[in-house]
Amino acid sequence: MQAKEEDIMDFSTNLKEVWRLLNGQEREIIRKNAIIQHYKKNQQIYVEGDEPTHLMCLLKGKVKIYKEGVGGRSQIIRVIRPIQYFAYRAYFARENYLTNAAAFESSIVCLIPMKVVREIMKHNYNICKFFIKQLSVDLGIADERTVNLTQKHIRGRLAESLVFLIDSYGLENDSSINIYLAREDLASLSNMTTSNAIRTLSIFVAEKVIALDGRKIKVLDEEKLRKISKLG
Amino acid sequence: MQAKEEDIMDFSTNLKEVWRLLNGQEREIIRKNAIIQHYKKNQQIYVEGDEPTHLMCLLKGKVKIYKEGVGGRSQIIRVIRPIQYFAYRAYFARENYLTNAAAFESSIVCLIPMKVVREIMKHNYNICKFFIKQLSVDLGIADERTVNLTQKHIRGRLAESLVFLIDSYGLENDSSINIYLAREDLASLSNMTTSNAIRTLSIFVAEKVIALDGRKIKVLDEEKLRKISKLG
DNA sequence: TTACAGTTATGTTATAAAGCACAAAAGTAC
DNA sequence: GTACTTTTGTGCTTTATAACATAACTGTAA
Repeated sequence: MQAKEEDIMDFSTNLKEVWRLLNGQEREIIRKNAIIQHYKKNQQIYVEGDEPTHLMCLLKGKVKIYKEGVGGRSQIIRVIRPIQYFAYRAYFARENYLTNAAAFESSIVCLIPMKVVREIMKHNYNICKFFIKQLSVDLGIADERTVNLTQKHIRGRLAESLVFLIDSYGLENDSSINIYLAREDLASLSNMTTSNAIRTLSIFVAEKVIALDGRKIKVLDEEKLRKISKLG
Repeated sequence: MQAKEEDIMDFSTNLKEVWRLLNGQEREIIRKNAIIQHYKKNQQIYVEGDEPTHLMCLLKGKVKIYKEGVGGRSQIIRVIRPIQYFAYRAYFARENYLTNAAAFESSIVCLIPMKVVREIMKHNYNICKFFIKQLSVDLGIADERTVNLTQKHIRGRLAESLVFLIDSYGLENDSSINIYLAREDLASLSNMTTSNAIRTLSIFVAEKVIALDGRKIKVLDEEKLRKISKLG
């Protein structure tokens, strides 16, 4: 379906960062070509091997980018929050997708044809700069992550994932993390088995770093959590 | 020192990929501002925390990009071969360097002030496209690497590193890998201890996958090596 | 309600890889 | 040449974490 007017309005007001880099004509082109898609909880958005055709912007919800490793064990590479752009790396690298994307929860995504984006980039240096900055930041995070996931022990890796979730999705008023993940997802974010994620969470509870209520994780001692993440 | 004429000539003939994207005026600006630096074996090129000021292009030699992890254990993130550009990520991300760079062997690097590069990028879409492509490819490699280093076992990781070195630096006529690394570097490329790198190399010798002569690694069965890398 | 699938929790065992010790070999300085 | 440092190689021990087994809990559908 073509984008509804209110969705686009929402899009254009929230997406100031990119939107203000565009002139009237460019905005009009995007308005005409943008598509809004709804995804249900756990629904796939794209799959490894797919050909990338659209730039995606998460308007609402939460999305995971992940890879299937050897032996079916999956690894969450990064998470997307509103309003973030994603799904452009493969197109720019002239590759098919190397990752999968799926919705953690019911989500709304705005799709813009990559061809349209490319045409605008040709004449708009600021949009190029935007993607260069994003890619550069993401590459830095990926390098950091490689070292952390390989060199830190379980405690450090889980603590880091929790800090990462706090930084990505924030804390509610009661200081619980604003996302409800299955233990399995927490494990594949931290590069460990589900059992060990559960076990280590219990240890953190015993140490009064966090408190658990089902999938709700309440952060009791953020400083200590960050310390474990850094040193452990 | 300013770039010597023959270095620049060498630079301009070899670097066709980027050079042909520039017009006469742009080339002149780069010629005026480029600097040639020589680095000895094991010499640092930049250090984590440094402010990035120059785009670097490796003209001759071999360079490693690495990170110091927890407990001083270092991790090689990627390797650079002539003619490849590097050291631009941090500048584009508006960060200081998150990694270190050092010469594996005696190397020559061309440095171009980032401010100059940025000015050219403003009016030259093709140069933007070049960096976007590079960053996108590197980000894909980094994601792939994260999963491989965390999920594969020692044999698979070492085999992968050897394949990676073959693909990066090629094989000589006698099918030995065209780079001489200390076992320690091989280990930090494969995310394992030096002992385990040595041990696993011995096993590969026993299995007639490779033959060793000091630091020279002769590939006897490349197909099997790639198989171990993929499955192990 | 009951039945059932999926998730969470926890204890036990197995194993891959790190850590350590030490010897041999190679490279480097004097 | 000899002395000394660094790198390589190998065996043994320890440890972190995966794998496995099983139970409790949770949500959902009939």
